[in-house]
Amino acid sequence: MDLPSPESEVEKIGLTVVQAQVVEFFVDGVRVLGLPRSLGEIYGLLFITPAPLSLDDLVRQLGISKGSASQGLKTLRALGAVKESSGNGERRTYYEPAVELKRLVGGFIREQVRPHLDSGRTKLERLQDTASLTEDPAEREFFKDRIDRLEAWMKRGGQVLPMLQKILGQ
Amino acid sequence: MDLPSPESEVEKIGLTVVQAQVVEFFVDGVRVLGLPRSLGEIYGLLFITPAPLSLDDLVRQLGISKGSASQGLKTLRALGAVKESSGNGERRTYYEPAVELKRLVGGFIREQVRPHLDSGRTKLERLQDTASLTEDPAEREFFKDRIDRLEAWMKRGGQVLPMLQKILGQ
DNA sequence: ATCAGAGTTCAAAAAAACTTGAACAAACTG
DNA sequence: CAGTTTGTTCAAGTTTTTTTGAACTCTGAT
Repeated sequence: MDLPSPESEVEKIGLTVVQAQVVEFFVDGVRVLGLPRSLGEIYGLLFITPAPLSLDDLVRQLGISKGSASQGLKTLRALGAVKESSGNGERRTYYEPAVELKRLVGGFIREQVRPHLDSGRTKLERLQDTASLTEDPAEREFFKDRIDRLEAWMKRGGQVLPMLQKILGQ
Repeated sequence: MDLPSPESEVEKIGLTVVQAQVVEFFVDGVRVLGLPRSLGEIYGLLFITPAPLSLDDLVRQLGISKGSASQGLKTLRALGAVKESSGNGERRTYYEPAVELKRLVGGFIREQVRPHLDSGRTKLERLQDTASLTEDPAEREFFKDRIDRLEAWMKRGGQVLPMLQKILGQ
């Protein structure tokens, strides 16, 4: 049992006021990144809890379903945002957050940004081909110019991401 | 009427195959940024059309509602992603796309990123206050450390955005 | 082998986000 | 003015995304 502090305001069980607020902070955060609420809740709670937590801990403390917790942890693992806490010879696995900004940004870029950039580049190549079939010369030139511009944007993006990671990785 | 080219595949009226594909390209693009489909359609069509277009042109060619078009243009204006095409003494307003990456990224940062960063910083300040009321000293220190880390993340973010704009603005 | 605990999967339910369309406002026109 | 055209607003409808929960798999223990 905890200190008998006056935490109400949220119906998440067993969280201190501070913890609940940090969880909300991350919920807002992941929403900006276009990720589901549950991810923010899970990462947020791991982030603001001193000890590693198991899937069941998350289910109990956040009041979310086992399915959500499982799926959320899966995504967080893919993003490299959580680590399985090793050591203890337990059966169940416990999780800790990765707290280095570098790692988090790196994972996000690798999983969520790069794939889109790459598929975009591929699509643009095919688009150039389609555009080259345009009959009217003026129209064809216009299309070509615009698609060139898109390719330039993509290229810039591809250049900026590594810089970003470098800047943030300190 | 247009060239009698074999454009099927999409039910958007009056678009060439290339135009339809570019529109789809932007639809995917804005989705990544967490913006609604209609924004991508509108910006995409403006981007791949040689002449400025009116709201009604967009409604007709994209097959979207007047409400969507109006709301979409409003957002694009706020993002600085479209310009009202001046000149002609017309009644209705025509729109052209802003095509400089610098401008687009700048608008996105200003409208979609900065506000969240700023409100995040404010929330963290309040959080430090709440955390300082924690009874247990070890817990209090843990909270403080973690919130300090969040503040560091936010600060980094605030530093990186201008660099980003600078790198992209060339 | 059988059982129990831990975790995953996925169809259906719930919630969130987006779009529509009709009513409204504003601005020009005759 | 009264009529027409252009554009906005927002409640209701639709679509998309997320969450739930029950059935299932896997692993280890007895």
